Amino acid sequence: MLRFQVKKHWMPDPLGYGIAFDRGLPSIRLMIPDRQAHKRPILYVVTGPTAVGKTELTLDWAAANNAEILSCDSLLFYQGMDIGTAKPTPKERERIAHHGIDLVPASDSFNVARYVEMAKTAIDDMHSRGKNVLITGGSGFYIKAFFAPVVDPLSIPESVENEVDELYDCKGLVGVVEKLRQVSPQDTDRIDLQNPRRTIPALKRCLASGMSITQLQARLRDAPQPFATYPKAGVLLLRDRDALRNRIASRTRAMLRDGLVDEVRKLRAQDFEHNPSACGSIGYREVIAMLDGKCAPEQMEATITRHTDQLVSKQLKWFRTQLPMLQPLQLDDPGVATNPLAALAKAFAIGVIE
RNA sequence: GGCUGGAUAGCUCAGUUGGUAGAGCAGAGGACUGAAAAUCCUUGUGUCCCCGGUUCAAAUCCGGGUCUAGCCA
Repeated sequence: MLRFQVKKHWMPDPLGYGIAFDRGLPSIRLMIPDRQAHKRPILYVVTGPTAVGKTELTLDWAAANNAEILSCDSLLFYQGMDIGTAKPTPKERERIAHHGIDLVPASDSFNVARYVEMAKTAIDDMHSRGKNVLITGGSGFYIKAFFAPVVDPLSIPESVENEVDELYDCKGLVGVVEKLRQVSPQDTDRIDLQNPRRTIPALKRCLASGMSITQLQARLRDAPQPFATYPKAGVLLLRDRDALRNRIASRTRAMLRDGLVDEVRKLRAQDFEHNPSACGSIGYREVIAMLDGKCAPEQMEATITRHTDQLVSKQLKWFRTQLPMLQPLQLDDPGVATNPLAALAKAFAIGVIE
């Protein structure tokens, strides 16, 4: 038999459901007068450059806050890419349930649109089980999806896909740009015409929608944000560059010691080279080059480390220019280093975005 | 010790018949609609190893020196 009781003093209700748990007995909040009433629970988001220490801190936070983790990393979807991506270990995943990891074979490519759909499902699932949601990872474009629309809901017909791909194969970038000028005259300055990764999809979207680039851009800007109904608390973890460099160097060494080369051999046998995002990622591409004799084995570790350092620069630029709403948390600060969990809680409190 | 190369941007190197230098990488900044650990754009004054010579003019030709790589003793 369930016993309900009305609490005299309401504890903060992290899920916003109006149900707070007290010694295992559910209590019902009869009326919910505050403005949070119709709001859904907060999505807690933690990002930061690679090797900053996201995994350790977020696992502790999740354990202390009845949360599960939704990965926001563009490589952790891929099965078998464990060592080189610093994927949470089986032990860590046993401690805290993770979502968004090992979703597809490494030979299949995933993308941000599929990620958003997966994330919606995972979030609903966690909430339905009374869990808090902690989103963490270093893929800036994917993190942005929690704060702004990042993809058009448009579906592109196969015929359009083929038409544009063929055009690019035959006439190259010039052909694509020429067609783009016909389809969307006057506003081709709104797109990087020298970048095939921008022009090809843009042309596909124009052809599929019948709209110009300007119209499509305006529509995306005004599109409903996929997680609009949730308040978000976003924190950006940071460290001094030198500290980060040292952590990266020792992590790279550890990856090689732990069998990164064997991991690459296995993945190659599973055709992961069909997926450019997978086989071109840092750690993997350098090992492939070494195995193919294109890179001296004694150079490999230093190359991986350097490329990872470059990734940090790129990530920091993205965070700076695209995600200014995040609350920065400098992990090297003495006050933070002594109690990072408390510092994170504080940063979340400051960083709530309705 | 002898012979032959080499010495130019932080690194690897181009530099045409002499007209005071430019690529790639690295670094810095920027962009970003289904590959984002991806992709693209912008950004280059440096004792051209040193000293002397030839010349209107030398990174470039000549002589000497220093360092360096390889070969021969």
